[in-house]
Amino acid sequence: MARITPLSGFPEWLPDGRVVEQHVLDVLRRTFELHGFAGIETRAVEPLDQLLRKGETSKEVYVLDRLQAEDTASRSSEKQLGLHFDLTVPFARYVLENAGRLAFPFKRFQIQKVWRGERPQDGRFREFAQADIDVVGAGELPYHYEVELPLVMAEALGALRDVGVPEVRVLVNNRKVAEGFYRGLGIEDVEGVLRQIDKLDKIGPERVAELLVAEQGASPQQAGACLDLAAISGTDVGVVDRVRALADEHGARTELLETGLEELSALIVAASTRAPGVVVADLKIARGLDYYTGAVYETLLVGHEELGSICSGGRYDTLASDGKNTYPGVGLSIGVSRLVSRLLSAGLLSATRGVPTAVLVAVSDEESRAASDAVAAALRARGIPTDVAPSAAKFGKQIKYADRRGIPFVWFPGDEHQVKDIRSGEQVEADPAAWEPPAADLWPRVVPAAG
RNA sequence: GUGGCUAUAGCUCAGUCGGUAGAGCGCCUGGUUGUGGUCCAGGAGGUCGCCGGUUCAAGCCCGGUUAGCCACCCCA
Repeated sequence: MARITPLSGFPEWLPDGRVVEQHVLDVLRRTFELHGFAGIETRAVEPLDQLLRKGETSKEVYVLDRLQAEDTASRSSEKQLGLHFDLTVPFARYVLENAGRLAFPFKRFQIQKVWRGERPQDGRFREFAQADIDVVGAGELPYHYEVELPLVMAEALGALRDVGVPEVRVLVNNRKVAEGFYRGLGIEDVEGVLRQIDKLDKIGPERVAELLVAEQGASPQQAGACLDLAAISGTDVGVVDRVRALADEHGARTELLETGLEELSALIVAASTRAPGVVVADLKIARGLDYYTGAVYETLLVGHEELGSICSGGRYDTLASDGKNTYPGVGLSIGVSRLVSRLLSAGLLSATRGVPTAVLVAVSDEESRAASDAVAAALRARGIPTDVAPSAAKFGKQIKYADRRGIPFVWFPGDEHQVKDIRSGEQVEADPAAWEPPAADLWPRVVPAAG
């Protein structure tokens, strides 16, 4: 008998963990729909060349192969399939494929598993669920969507506060600000500088400055200016003035910088009235992905910053393009598995029980099992999730069966039916056609951790 | 892909100088002849990740391997 070992990076929850995850998914979906996003699902696979097109060298893609495939030579063909590693690439393909039947601007949400062949770690998986929202336009996309989308995400995550999910901070920046500033300084390798700046929180400003000089060929003065820019953050438009002052100091004012600052300022102003304190301008937010062209977003769980971003995204001028038409978009993606795994491992919340069952009907003896089944049917007919005891064991055993599963009520059939709340021990007479449990006990609920 | 650490009961772990395996929790039975949880008594459960080597003797030492965790990389 082979020893069963867990496969790292492919998370599976126990039933009560799944109750938590399902609640998170329900709340996200409801919020997205409240804001008019249409739900879609795309296939799990895309042609490999499509998957590798956008991502650069090291995208770890799982390829799909038939066990009975005749030869392995076909592997090099473009028909080779891979599992999608995000929901943006499949969505871009979907938009092109259905452009004639979609109405633009098109708002969609998409909640699905994605796969990445990475080394797993705490909060990092090889199979995980993402919840994406994107808005895509045909030819053009108004800037106000770059303001709206992070606020929808903030609202969605905020709607989970009452079950114990911590506050979030949506950190925002604008690619045009960084690029405009760097170019104003005379830096050519904008991508490379962004990649180093992204490491600030991990290795600190001194090491980043060294790297900028050593790897990107920046002068110490340029590196210092980049770090000064990255140090700017705040929740009001004052940050914009500080960036302008810094740019003046280094003679780095450019048109691109100015455009970016205007966009960033519009986002900060709108956010400060619609979600005060949640959205923070942070000029060190870089994002590794090279296809972002405007706003970029990262979201941290307050008190769990080391977990990394639980919701990221940005604006891309060419989400999709068929040669003739270009479709710009803006979107964000919540790492549902990362979020849920931390909620569970940190014990921030819990499910009231792992089974749906609210009532266990006891069985006196196998001859009268039909009577117990009848009680269960009567309760179910009124929408009460009910189970019948697996055997006519001693009542103590049957109560224990319920207790182990968190089932709050045990029903004792007879000439005079009785139902017992096994938490309080209270037992009362009850009518199968009329009794119902308190609303709070009808279905499993997610509740904040006690204390 | 690179590096560090780890692997013993269902779970969390202990195991001294190399001398044939332990605890707590959980589980089962009984005390309680049809009402759980507490308490008491008893019980089941192990190819010490796997392969090889050293040795009279290996959970312990050595080599390899697999898996897990962490860091880098990258990212949700």
